[in-house]
Amino acid sequence: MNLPKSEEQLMLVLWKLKKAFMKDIVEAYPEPKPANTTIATLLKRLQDKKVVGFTKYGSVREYHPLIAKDAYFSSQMSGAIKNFFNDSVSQFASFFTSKENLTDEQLEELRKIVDEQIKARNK
Amino acid sequence: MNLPKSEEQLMLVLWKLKKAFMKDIVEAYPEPKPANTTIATLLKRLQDKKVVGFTKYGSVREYHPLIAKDAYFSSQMSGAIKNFFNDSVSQFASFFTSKENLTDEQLEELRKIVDEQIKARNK
DNA sequence: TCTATAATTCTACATTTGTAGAATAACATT
DNA sequence: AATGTTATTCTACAAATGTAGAATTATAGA
Repeated sequence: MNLPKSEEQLMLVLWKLKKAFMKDIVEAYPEPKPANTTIATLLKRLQDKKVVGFTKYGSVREYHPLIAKDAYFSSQMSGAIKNFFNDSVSQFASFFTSKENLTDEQLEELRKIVDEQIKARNK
Repeated sequence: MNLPKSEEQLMLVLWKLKKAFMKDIVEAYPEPKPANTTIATLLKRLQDKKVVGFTKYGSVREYHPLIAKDAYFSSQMSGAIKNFFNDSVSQFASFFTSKENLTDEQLEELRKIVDEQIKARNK
């Protein structure tokens, strides 16, 4: 599942809201907000793609994501790692730690995170 | 700089070859290879976008990337991190270690990499 | 009940992307 | 010089994407 930028943008809003009525989405949209109908079109396309669903309250629809942000992002990452680092996670990690301009603190934090993960697994 | 899939594919080939004549690119393309002219079109578009350049040897062109794979990928990552993890690298790292399905070995390796990075900095 | 407001669907259209045939150019070899 | 081969450009076109007006429907309040 690879969404175009504009739809991804809408999903970011919806993931943040978790569920929302049209007006909530419009409201939460970052500036510059596109025309109302533009958002509606995207919403429609996302429904067609089964990425967004809704619950009807009377005749009002409350929209919600049908795919989790984590899952979506994870699959994006996997794709990227496969292509750019010929499927080597460690090659990616290496790139990430050395090229992503991490501060010393972030690097320490990363170590902490990794350590915790390792600890959690060995338990 | 955000390239469409098909152009990204060509770039992956070119990054791997570092520099190449048309025939090298065609040859290196993963199956199923698109028509020759399709590759030529993409190459053209990439030249228009200043992403690919060439050196003329007589009337033969040897193509080469004008942007580094690292730089390209790095900017992709930054974008993703900004959008999906509201700019928090550690939030990203945390997600990565816990959700990316790393094996124990990969996790250990990651720790090693991070450690080395830290050591390298303190030097 | 009428009407302003909000939501939804339809229609539209320019741009970008994916894909490739036709035409042309340049070269390497008879 | 004639010809097969390779590269390049042009042209084309369908599908996807970005954007939004017009029309329609539902709803809540006057």
